[in-house]
Amino acid sequence: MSKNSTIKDIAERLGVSKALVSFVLNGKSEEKRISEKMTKKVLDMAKKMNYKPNYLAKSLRTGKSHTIALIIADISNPFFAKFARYIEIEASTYRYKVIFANSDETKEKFAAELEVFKNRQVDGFILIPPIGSEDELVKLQKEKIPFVVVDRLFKSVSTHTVTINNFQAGYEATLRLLQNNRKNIAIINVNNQLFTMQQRVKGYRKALLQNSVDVKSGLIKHLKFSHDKNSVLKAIQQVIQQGADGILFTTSKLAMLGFECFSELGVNIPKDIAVISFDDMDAYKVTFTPISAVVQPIANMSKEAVRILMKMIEGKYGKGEYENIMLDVEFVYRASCL
Amino acid sequence: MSKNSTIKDIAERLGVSKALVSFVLNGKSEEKRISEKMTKKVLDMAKKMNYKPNYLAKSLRTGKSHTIALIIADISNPFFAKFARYIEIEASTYRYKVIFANSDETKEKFAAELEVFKNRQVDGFILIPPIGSEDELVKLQKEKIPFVVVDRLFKSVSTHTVTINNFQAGYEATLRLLQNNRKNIAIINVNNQLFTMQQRVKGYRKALLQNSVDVKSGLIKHLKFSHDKNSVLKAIQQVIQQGADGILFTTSKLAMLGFECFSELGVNIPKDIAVISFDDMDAYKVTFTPISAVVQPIANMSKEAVRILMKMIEGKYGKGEYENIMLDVEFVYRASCL
DNA sequence: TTAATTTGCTAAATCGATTAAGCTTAATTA
DNA sequence: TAATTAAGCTTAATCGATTTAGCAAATTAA
Repeated sequence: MSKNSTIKDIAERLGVSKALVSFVLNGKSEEKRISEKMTKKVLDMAKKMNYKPNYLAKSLRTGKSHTIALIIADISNPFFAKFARYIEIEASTYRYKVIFANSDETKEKFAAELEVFKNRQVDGFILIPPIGSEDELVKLQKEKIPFVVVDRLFKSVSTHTVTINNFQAGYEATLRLLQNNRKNIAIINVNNQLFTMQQRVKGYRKALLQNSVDVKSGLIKHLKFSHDKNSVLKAIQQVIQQGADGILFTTSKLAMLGFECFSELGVNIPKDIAVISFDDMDAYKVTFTPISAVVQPIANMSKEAVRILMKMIEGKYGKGEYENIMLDVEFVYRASCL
Repeated sequence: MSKNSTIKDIAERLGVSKALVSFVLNGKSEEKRISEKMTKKVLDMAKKMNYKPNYLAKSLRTGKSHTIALIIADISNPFFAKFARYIEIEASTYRYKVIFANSDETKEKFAAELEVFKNRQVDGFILIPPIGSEDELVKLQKEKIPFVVVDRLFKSVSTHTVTINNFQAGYEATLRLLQNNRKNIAIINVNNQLFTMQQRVKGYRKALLQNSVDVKSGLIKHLKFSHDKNSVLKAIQQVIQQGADGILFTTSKLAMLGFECFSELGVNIPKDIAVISFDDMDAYKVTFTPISAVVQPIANMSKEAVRILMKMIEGKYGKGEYENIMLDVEFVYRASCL
């Protein structure tokens, strides 16, 4: 590594002090009353020597790493990948870099990644915490480390959050299925310990009750995070047995697995069963039947999350003052439930 | 931030030197002849004071940041997201963290991201460089910064590379289409300035020629990176006009857009046109017709890439000694071309 | 003419680690 | 008993920046 030039090098070449060089390079010439002539000399020399600041040194001294960490469940899941993408875009507008890790939706990995990133002195976190990570969030708060929770919400701990209106989304999606003359609407859900997911189901219930449709427990299926095609298949078979003519999938991962099952079972969408899925996928336009979806405003969520985090890093929130942004979703209706 | 305890704090509490504490905490007690008793005392105190090393300081001093940077085109593209996922997994086995950025397939952004990461003293790069970034690669080499190029290959500059056998993949995919009795096989391609893509087309040509099928230039379509549905639509309409009964898409993004077009055009897959796509997607199992695909061994590619990069970081390659790993692809044949 | 102020710059501490070199004792050897 | 060697630590420099406090010369004010 052909040794980068440092402030010291520049100072020596110019026969001035390191402080002066540092002031100039940080645009503090005016403030520090460095003469224009000297300012120019330093700037020219810096350019000539191809000076690049060492951010490690800078960060060590200032205590700011200009890096935020993003912990999601799994970047290879398109829903999370989109978050990563938009958060990177937003962060870059603040000249921040993003470092990421996957929790695989386990609180152990989540806690471990938090530790690692704390040691690396990230300035803050954007988190999609797995079930049961309340303690970790409380710990972060005690340590006064800035963070924003996205997509989820933990009732027992107040934090900054950016979520969608899951209740409303579940409610409206179910209404749409009702409008399609479906009488036996099932909901296939996952990670129901998450408030986010509970709200989706709550919205579903409200839509049914409001329309005088009985809520049948046999039509409500909760799967574990570690679900595979088989568990989805079982759930689908069971709700079909109960006479389901409509299904609301609360995640696209569930839905994608579900579609495989439909093909295998010879179920026709939407004739036999109308379908709506949370999270719009590119795939939904080209599935055997195009799929209707609840579209989460991921770009906007990312924008809000980064905005709040930056404000937090700058210490601009009072103690106990938290923003809880709740955004509306949109819907795209395709042949699976027009 | 409740001020983390430092080595200095531990040393003071124990009335010993910082050096001693550092030695113990780095497991060098034996080597540095620190007594067992003292070692235990330090370890206990570190635990008691909840000591967490400051990696910025560590990195500044040692010149190793234990971070690698990954620059891809776009993390929200599932193909790249998978790379990110696997590279993170592999890096973590070496206790390395991954920091990433999207180039959007432009060499300007690519160069800018490289700069930023260099300033942040990453230990090395895993790169999927956009068209025309040879100069940047050469620059990295001059600066002796470790990097590995993945998925692509630039003939004018020798580097470590991990790619698939694109020629073979294009060849075999085309063969399969021929075996399906397709006589007018089209190839819809993108970014043809990339060697990777050229090889896929070359494989396609060879398969045709070997089977005495004329290569018709009207059946070969090259799109620009910034392609949208319209450009794909145009390409599809043109090859259909030329009597195409089979299409090989050289990326899944092209294919996904293509499938939308097929629906709109009322083209039946595989009756009218047989289809194979590079890169297997989750979606391909649930498309109107399940899609056959060239499956890239992304996990393996990531493994090799990280292995090489680590070896490079440890300085274990001789000057001008480069590994060029070329992995075989697999195929999954579904109804679109059985 | 002297004191006060301003201008333009420097010295040195600091961030939190690592590490080469050296300094006391105690133990061993001659 | 004196000279070596080893054991067990410590000192201080260093990585590459930032930043507080202060100094000398030039300028202005009284």
